[in-house]
Amino acid sequence: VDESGITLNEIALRAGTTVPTVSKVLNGRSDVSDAMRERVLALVEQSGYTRPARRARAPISGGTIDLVISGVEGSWANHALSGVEAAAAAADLDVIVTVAGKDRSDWVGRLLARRSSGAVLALVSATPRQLATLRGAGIPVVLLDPTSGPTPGVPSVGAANRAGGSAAAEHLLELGHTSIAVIGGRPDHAYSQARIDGFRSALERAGVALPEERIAHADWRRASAADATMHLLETRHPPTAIFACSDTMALGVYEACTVRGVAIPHELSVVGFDDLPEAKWVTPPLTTIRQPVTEMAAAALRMLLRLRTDRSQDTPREELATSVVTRSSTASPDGKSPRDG
Amino acid sequence: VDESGITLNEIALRAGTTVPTVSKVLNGRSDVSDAMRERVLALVEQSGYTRPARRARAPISGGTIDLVISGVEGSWANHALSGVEAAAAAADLDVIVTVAGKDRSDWVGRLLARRSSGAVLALVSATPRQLATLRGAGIPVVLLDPTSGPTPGVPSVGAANRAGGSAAAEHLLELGHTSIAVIGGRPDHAYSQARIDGFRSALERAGVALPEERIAHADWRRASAADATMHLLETRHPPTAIFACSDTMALGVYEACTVRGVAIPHELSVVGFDDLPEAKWVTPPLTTIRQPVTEMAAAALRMLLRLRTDRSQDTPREELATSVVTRSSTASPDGKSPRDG
DNA sequence: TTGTATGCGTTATCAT
DNA sequence: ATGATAACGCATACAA
Repeated sequence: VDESGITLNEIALRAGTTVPTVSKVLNGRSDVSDAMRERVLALVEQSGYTRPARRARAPISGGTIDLVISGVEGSWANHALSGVEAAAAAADLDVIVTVAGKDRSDWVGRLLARRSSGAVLALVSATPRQLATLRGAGIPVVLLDPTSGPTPGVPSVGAANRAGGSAAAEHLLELGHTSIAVIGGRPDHAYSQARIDGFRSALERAGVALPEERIAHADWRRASAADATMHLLETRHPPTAIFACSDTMALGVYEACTVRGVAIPHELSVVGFDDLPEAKWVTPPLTTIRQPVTEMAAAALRMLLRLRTDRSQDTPREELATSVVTRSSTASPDGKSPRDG
Repeated sequence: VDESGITLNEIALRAGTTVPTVSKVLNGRSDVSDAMRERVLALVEQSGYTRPARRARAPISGGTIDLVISGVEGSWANHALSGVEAAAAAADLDVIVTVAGKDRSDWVGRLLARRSSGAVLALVSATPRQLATLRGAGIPVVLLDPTSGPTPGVPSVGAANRAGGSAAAEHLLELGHTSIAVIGGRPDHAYSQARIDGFRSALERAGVALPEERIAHADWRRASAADATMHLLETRHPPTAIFACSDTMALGVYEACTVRGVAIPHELSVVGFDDLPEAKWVTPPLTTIRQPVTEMAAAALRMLLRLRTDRSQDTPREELATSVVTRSSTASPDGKSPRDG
C-alpha cells in the first residue's frame, strides 16, 4: 500500500521530536510551536510523505477569509455577502468584511497585518500596485464582477454580461420591436460595454439597426438615465423600447416617462438589468435581466479556496449565466401585452 | 482586586483535572475531549469565573471585532451590518461576520479559537451557558435587540419598543380612532409584549379601552396575521384601526383586507412596526414605526469598544428612540385623509 | 502488529 | 509568590 516507506516516526526522528507532535502538525492542532511546525512541514515536504488514504480528513477549521467590498449597504452587497458567507460556512470559515472606500484606502495593509489567507474583491477597483503587493505576500485573490474587465493574470468571476445583453435584445425582438434604444453605464466600465455589445449584436443578427444616436451613456445613476430618456423621447422617431443597463437606470426611465406622460409598457417597453428588489415593487413591475449575484459570490469564494491550496493553477475565469425575468414593463409595440401575442 | 477568588485551579480540582486543561478549554484549543470541555464549562458557568483583566492578549486576527448574527440575508441584517461596520471603521477595525444558525451552532468555539476581542450578538439567542463561557474567556459581548428581553448582567442595545407602541397609539388617537385592535408577535418575545404594553397604556391614558378580544397574537408571520385579521373583522363591531407589531404582519393585514374587500385606509387604518423597505412600496404605502437599526447597531459596537477597555462598568443598556413614519395606510375613521382634519 | 490520532498531564515560561 | 499560558511527550485508543 505504502511504497515510499516514509512514516511519521521517521519524520519525528529527523525533526528531533516524537510521533504525536508530527501528527498534530499534520492535523492543524493547536499545541505546536511555529518553529516546530515549520521544521516538520519542511521534512514532510522533502520526504514526500503522503498520508495513508483513510476516510475523508476532517476540514482544518477555525479560519477566516476576507471579503473586500466597497460598501455593505444595498442589495448587491447583501447578496454578495450572502453568497460568500454560504460558501465560507461550507468550509467552516468566517468572513471578515473589509470595506475599501474613500476613507478606508489602506485595505491592503490591513490584509497583510492580519496575514489574510485569501480575499474576494467585490466591486473594488484594485490598482496594479495593490494586486502586486498581495501576490508578493502570497495572499490569493479573486475578483468579483470587476468593473474594469477581466484583469490579466487575476482570477475572477463575473456575470455573462454579453449574453445578458443579447437576451434583452431577443426578448424585445420577440415582442416585435424594431425601434430600440439602449442606455449604458459609464463607457469605461467593461461590463457596461459588454451588455451593450451583446445587445447590439443580437439586434444586428436579426437585421435590426442600432444607430449611434440610439445609444446613450448615463453614469449608472437614476437622474442621468432620466435625462438621457428625455433626449431619446424628443427625437423625431422615438424608440418603442429601451434597454437600460441597470435597474437603477431603468427607474430613471420610469421617471422620465411619468414626467412626459408616456405609458409603460403600452407606449414604451423597458428592460432593466440586475433584478434589484425594487424591480418587482415598482409600477409596472420591471422586466429585467437577473444577475445571479449570490451564486457568483459563492463561486468566487470556492475559486479562492481552490487557489489557496493549489497555486499552480493558471488564472481562472468563471462567468455565470443571467436570466430574463419577464414582468409587466414590456409589451408588443402595438400595445398588446406580451402574453396576448 | 479579585473578590470572588475563583481560579482555574479551583475549577480544575472540581473537574478532576489540571490547570492547563481548563486553560485550554477557555482558549478554544483543540486538545480537549468533548466530555472534559463540557464538565469544565459547566463549572465555569456555575462558579461565575471571570478571567482576570490583564492587558488584552493579541487576537489571532488583529484589528477585528465579531458580529454574530443569525443570518446575513434581508434588510434587518443589512442595516445591522451597516451600522456595526460604520462604527468599526471609525475605530479602524474590520468586522468578522459569524453566522450562528441551526447548522452553525458552535459559534462560541470559533470566537474562542480566534481569541475574539469582543462580539456584538445580533438577533442571536445565546444560552446562559454560552454567555458564561464568553465571560470566562474574557470576551466582552453586547446584545443587539435581544428577543427575550434585557438579559440580566449582559450589556445590550434595543429599540424603545414601549415608546414605539405608544407612538402608534397616539397617531391613531389623533386621527380620531376609538375602536382599535392590535396584532402582536410571539407572546414570549419581550419586545412584542413591550410594543403591546406601550400601545395599550397610551390608549388607556386617553380613556380608550383595549379589551382582550382585540389583542391577537400571530407569530410574526404574514399568514398568521392575515388569519388574525379575518377574526378581528368578523366580530360584531370590527375595529377601524389595527396596529400590527411588525411590517411583515401588517402585510398580512393587507392580505386579509384584499380578500374581504376592505379598503385601506378608508375602512381600516393600518400601522406597522420596523419600516422595512417594502413598507414604502406596497399599496397604499404603509404608515409604520421606524426602528433605527443602523444606529442601534452602531451604538452596540461603540458600547462594545467601551467595555473592551473599561470592564469595571456595570451592565449598560441603551434604548434608541423610534419614530412614526406617516404614509397612506392611516386615515380618520370617517374616511378622511390624515391631513384633512 | 505497526502506523496514526487524541486526550491530558508535565514542565517550562510568562505576567503580575 | 501566584495565576495563567505554551509546547511537548506519554499513554492510550483506534485502524489496517
